[in-house]
Amino acid sequence: MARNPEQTRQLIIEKALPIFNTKGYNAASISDITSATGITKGAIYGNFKNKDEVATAAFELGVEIVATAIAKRVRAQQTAPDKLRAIMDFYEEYLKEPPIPGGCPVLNSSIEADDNLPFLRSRVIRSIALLKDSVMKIINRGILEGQVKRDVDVEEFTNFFYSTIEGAISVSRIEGDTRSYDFVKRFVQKQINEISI
Amino acid sequence: MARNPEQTRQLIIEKALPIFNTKGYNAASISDITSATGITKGAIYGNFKNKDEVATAAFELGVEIVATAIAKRVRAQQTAPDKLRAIMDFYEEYLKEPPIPGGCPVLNSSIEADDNLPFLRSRVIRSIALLKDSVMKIINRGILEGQVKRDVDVEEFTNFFYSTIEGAISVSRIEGDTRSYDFVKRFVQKQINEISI
DNA sequence: GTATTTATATACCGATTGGTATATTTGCAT
DNA sequence: ATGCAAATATACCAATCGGTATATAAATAC
Repeated sequence: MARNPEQTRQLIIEKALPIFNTKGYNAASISDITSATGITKGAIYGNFKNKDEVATAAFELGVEIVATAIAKRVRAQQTAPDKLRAIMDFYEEYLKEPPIPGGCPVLNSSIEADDNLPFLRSRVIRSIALLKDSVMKIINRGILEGQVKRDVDVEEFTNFFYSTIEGAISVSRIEGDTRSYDFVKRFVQKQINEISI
Repeated sequence: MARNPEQTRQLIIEKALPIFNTKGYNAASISDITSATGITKGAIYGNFKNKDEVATAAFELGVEIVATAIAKRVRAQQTAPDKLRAIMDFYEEYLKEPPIPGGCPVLNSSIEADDNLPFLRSRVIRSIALLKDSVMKIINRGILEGQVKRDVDVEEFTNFFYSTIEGAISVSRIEGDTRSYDFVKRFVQKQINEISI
């Protein structure tokens, strides 16, 4: 087998991510990962202290994938309203063609970690703060650049924006249908128009 | 021990509900339930075919608790806008003093069931449909009674309303702080005002 | 080329899992 | 009171869990 530890570590994380994201931390087993990677338990525990560390690394990769994909879309747009719309579009495509099987890793981990997985909880909190912060920066800059109304409550709108999207994703995913997301998207679009100049 | 099978069955369900709701289906074990109830494995498997059936019954109880508590609040209000506000208030108190430990059973089960627990998935879908339907009925009646604007897209608003609340709950719960929910609540209140006459 | 270190594979551990087979107890009908 | 059926308790099962100790194989240093 490959003798590059950095490479095996990466392989483990990449294969573990969809497993944790679909099955959840508890249901995902180390042997699931050995099966998916073709790598043995010895190699996993040679590169990670325990299951928690594998899950942590996988979660961080998941967040990175989501965050960079969003950042790319956002950068491609010029104005704040368009940037917000791009985020909505991103999650719509996320539903239709998931880059990571199993839904949004932030939301999934959020539900599973809140009461049970303290080692994950803090990271989930940080990731949410990061995502919210990027939304707030978009709106604030939009205000400065005269694309967004000055009297908008930025934190309020951001929390609405983020919570609504996450909620809509969870509903659409369980329903197995993007219909609910589409409704919500239309509503959010209107709200974006409402705060735009 | 008690010889009333209906009573033991009820005891099992009641004690199983908070366990499943906090730990999740996979992490919750039968022995967790025997510990919580003081009832043995034999009694559990005498009253339920398997773990799935216990989880199903617990979920249905959870939905019933939430749905009847909401219905009570809604009935206490006269107009559609007030009924919607009552639902928002209900979930706020739900966060502060959870009637069921572990968060909203519908949301929790939604995340865990979507990819892994087909026996639960259909029930989650039905429960969401039920909750959405009650919101739609409120709005539609509000239109008929002249409390809500006629041009409101009822299905769109309902999906927004439900998704936003569920999203806000998950965010506030992981953050361990009602701050985010409060922001979202304020926003939703404004939207309720917006569609009110 | 050989010794040494590092990385991976294998074999094993106790604990726990969901579930079952059997023993025991309880309540009820007679 | 007693026999019977129903309900609960106990004892056990194979499978799997996360994790570790050890064996093997590969790369590096000399």
